[in-house]
Amino acid sequence: MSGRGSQVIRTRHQKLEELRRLGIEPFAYEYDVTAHAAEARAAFEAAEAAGELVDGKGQDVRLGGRLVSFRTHGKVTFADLQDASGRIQLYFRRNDLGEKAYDRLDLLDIGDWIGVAGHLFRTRMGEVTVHVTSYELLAKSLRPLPLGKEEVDPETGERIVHGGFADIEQRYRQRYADLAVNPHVREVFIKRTRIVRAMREFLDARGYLEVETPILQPLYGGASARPFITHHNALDMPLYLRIADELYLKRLIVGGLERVYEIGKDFRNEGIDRTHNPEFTMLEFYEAFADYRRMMTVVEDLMVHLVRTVTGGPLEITYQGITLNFQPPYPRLPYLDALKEYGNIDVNAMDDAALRDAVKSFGAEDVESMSRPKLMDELFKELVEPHLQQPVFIIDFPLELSPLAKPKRGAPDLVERFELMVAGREIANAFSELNDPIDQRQRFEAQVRLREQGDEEAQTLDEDYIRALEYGMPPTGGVGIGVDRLVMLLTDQPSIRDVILFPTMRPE
RNA sequence: GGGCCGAUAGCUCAGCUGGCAGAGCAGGGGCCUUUUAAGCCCACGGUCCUGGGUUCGAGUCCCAGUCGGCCCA
Repeated sequence: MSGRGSQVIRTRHQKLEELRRLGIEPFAYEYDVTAHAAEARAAFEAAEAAGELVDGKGQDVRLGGRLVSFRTHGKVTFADLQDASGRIQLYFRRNDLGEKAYDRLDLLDIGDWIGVAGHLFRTRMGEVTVHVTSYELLAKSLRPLPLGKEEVDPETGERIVHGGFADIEQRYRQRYADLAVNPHVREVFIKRTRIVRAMREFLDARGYLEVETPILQPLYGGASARPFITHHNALDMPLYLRIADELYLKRLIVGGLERVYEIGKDFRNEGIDRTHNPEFTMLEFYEAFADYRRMMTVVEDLMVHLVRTVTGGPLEITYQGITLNFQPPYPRLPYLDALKEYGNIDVNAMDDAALRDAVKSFGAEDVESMSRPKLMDELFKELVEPHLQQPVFIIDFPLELSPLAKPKRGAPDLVERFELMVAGREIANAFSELNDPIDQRQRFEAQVRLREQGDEEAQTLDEDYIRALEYGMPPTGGVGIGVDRLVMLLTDQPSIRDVILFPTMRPE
């Protein structure tokens, strides 16, 4: 709270002054920690099981962490300390600490960082606890954390949190507090890091080179989206934040790097909802001499590796109550067949007007100006995607929707492209990359015409990229994977904001 | 962009047809040397999201706005 400040905050400031008056520095410089809470507990239990304890007294430890609860009983006090590994109970006794140090516990608050030294023991109630013989304040907390009280259900053994930090808006705005008080939130982000690390392991092991390409680009491309625009002062020119890495990574294939990948932020200037954040993380990888069919098997192998990373072995996960099985091979379902099967849309039997009527029937906007492929895309999103729960490759998309993909062998209106769909969402998007510079120029020109007709998401003509293709790009398979959405899937989170540490928000 | 819902103590929430703004937890003062949502007693704590309006009287009703959530586009 601003202004006069709350009673709680005022009290903490008073304690801070009192500490300074006593010559105690409330913001320490270091503490020599010998273990984490979880290690200390495990070590005690091992010693106990081996019968090594004398008078029930365990190892000496020095722990650092945050005070998360406090129970005073006159001349004895219990507290809980939380560090990165979890929580452990602390036991302070006046006789052991001395009167002065014991009384100064009054100057501590929940949320303070402290260091404690003492030995481990097990209480009458059976809890492994640190019998504290000395403690130090490491950092005073001047603002109360929204910590709830925890209870363990005696029947199920589950932790029940009373009160706590539930306001969704404040949890996103103050992620530091969310992380500090909600262990399951910490778990999600730890898993996210493991998943991204597993992606690197997988690609590194297959000889892919991790690279970094420009985020600030003079032209943006590689996807259909509106960009963020910024300005370079010294060059006095506009620059765009990238919407995709694609065109730069393929330039590296031209350069002979053969297998490259990048994991990085892309930026798209569009709405925010459960599956869209303006900045998001994308994995793209490209492999020379491969076509989209080969890339499907790479994606299957990658998914197996990632699912196993999360589950520890099994290939089934639950997403929002639905069990998903990632055992390959995943079905290959042609785009037009999917439209027919799930949407009852037989594209070959319907003229543009019939398609347009079908799109209108579910109330889309700007239907009159849509091209035939755009209409098909609308129908696909509306009628087909919700049915695609179990992993499936949708293959062979209409050419106009895919200006960077190679025409399908034997079907020139289609391209060799697949999307891996899971839980009704696109997880991966991939092509046999278009490496014919003459065809690529024509595709760009078609995009420019669409742009001139008002399609703000149509791509721009990138002359330098054409020049690169003119030098010669080998046949190449490329894949893009939205990392945030994949992490949502693998951590069973309903919103992209639950897997981004600091999601984009309007200012308070 | 549209619809619905929400915003009240530091936190989690209640507050009916308009009538003195509440509870639990946290925080403060007591008692308590193995407790664990510790317990018992006492006192304290409010820009009811913001701005208008209706009314004798608004947390409550009306209008506009801010921020957020869900659904739709």
